[in-house]
Amino acid sequence: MTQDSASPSARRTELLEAAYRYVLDRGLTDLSLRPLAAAIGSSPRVLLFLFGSKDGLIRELLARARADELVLLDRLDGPVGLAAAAERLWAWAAAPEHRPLLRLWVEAYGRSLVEPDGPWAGFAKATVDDWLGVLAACDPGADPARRTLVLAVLRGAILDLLATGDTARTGSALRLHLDQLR
Amino acid sequence: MTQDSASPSARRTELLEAAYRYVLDRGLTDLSLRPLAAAIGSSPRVLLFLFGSKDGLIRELLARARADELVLLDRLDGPVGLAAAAERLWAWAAAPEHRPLLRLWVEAYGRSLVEPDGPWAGFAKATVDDWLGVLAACDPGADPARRTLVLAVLRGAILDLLATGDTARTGSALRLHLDQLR
DNA sequence: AAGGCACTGAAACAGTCGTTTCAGTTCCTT
DNA sequence: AAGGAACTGAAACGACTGTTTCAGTGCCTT
Repeated sequence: MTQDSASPSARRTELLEAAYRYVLDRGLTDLSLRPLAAAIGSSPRVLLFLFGSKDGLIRELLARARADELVLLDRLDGPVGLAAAAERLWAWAAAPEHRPLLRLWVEAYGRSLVEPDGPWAGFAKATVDDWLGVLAACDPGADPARRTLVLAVLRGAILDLLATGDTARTGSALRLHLDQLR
Repeated sequence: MTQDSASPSARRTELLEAAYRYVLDRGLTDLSLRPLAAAIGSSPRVLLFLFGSKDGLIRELLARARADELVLLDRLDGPVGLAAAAERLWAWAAAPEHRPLLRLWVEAYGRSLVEPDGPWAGFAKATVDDWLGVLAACDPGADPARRTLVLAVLRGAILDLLATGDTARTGSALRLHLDQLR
C-alpha cells in the first residue's frame, strides 16, 4: 500500500526535490500537505502514498537538508588545519544563496530541542556531530575544546548573520577569531 | 470588548505567567488555546478576551521571555570588560535551570527568521541588539568586531550545550576563548 | 437601587488538518 | 492476454483550529 525509504523511485525523488525547494523558503513549521501538493504539482494522496505519512516526509526533508550540508563538509576532508577549515566553512555559510538552507537549519535545530519526539528527533545533536567530526578530520590531534570553540564561533556568527544580514560585521568578527587561531 | 496591553489587570498577568511557564517546557510552535487553557485553569474564551487573539498572546509571551533575559543583562551593566562579562553570561547560560528559557529562545529565533510576519517579527534581530548593547556597555570603546565575536561564541556554545548537554566540553571551549580575550 | 466594568461558560462557526476509502489509471512482466 | 505493480483523483472521515455569539456572573461606583 505505502512505500518506505528503501526504494527511491524516480517520481519519489522528484517530488522530494520539489518539496525540498518549497520548504527552503516557506519553512517546515507550517508545512501542510494540501498547499505543498498544489505547489509542486501533486496531491496529498500521492505524498502520503510515497512517504507513508507527513512525519515520514518531514524526516526525508530533514535528511535531504543534511545531505546538502554534508556535500559541503566532504569537500574539505583533508587535514588542512583548523583555521583554513573555518575560513572555508564561513565562505560557504556567508554566501547569500545558502541563506535559505541555513534558515531551515536553525528552524529544525530549535524544533528538535523543544520537541524531542517526532521526525525532528536528534536533528540538533546529529548536526553538531557532523560538524565536529569534519573539524576533527581537518585537524586531527587538536584539542576538542579548540574544535568546539571554532564550531561555536561559526554557528554564532551564522545566527547573527541570519538575523541582521550584516555580512561586514559578522565577517570581521570571524576574521578576528581566525587571527587568534594561528 | 477586548483589552490591549496597556492595562495589565491582575488576572491578565497571572494567566500570562501561567502560560509562560506552560510554554517553557512545551514550546511555542504547537501551542493551542484549548490545551493551554485547560492546563492553566482558564478557557479559550478568556484568553482571547484578555489578549485579543492568539497572536497577541504569543507576542506577550515572547516579550515575557525577553524580559527574563533582560533581567540578567541588566545585572552587569558596569564597564567590567568584555572577558568578565562573557564569563558571567556563560555562568548564567550554562545553569541547568535556564535551559527551558534558552530552548524557547532558539525556537523563537528560528521561527522569526523563517516567518518574518506575525508575532515573531523582529524577535531575532531584537535579541541580537539586546546582547550587543549590553556587551557595548560592559566594554565601551571596544572594537564592534570583538563584541560580535564574543556574542557569537556565547550563542554557538549555547546551541551546542542545548543539543548535547555536554557542559564540560562547551565550558572548556568558552574558557579557551576567554583566555584568548585577555 | 442602578449602571457599568471585568471576567467567564457553553456552544457554535467556518475552516484546516492528516489520513483513509474506493476507484481507477498506466505500464511492465510473464 | 493476464496479472501485478506503481501511481493517481475525488471524496469523505473525524479531529482539531482560532474565533464569535449569546448569555450570563460577580463587584465596584455613583
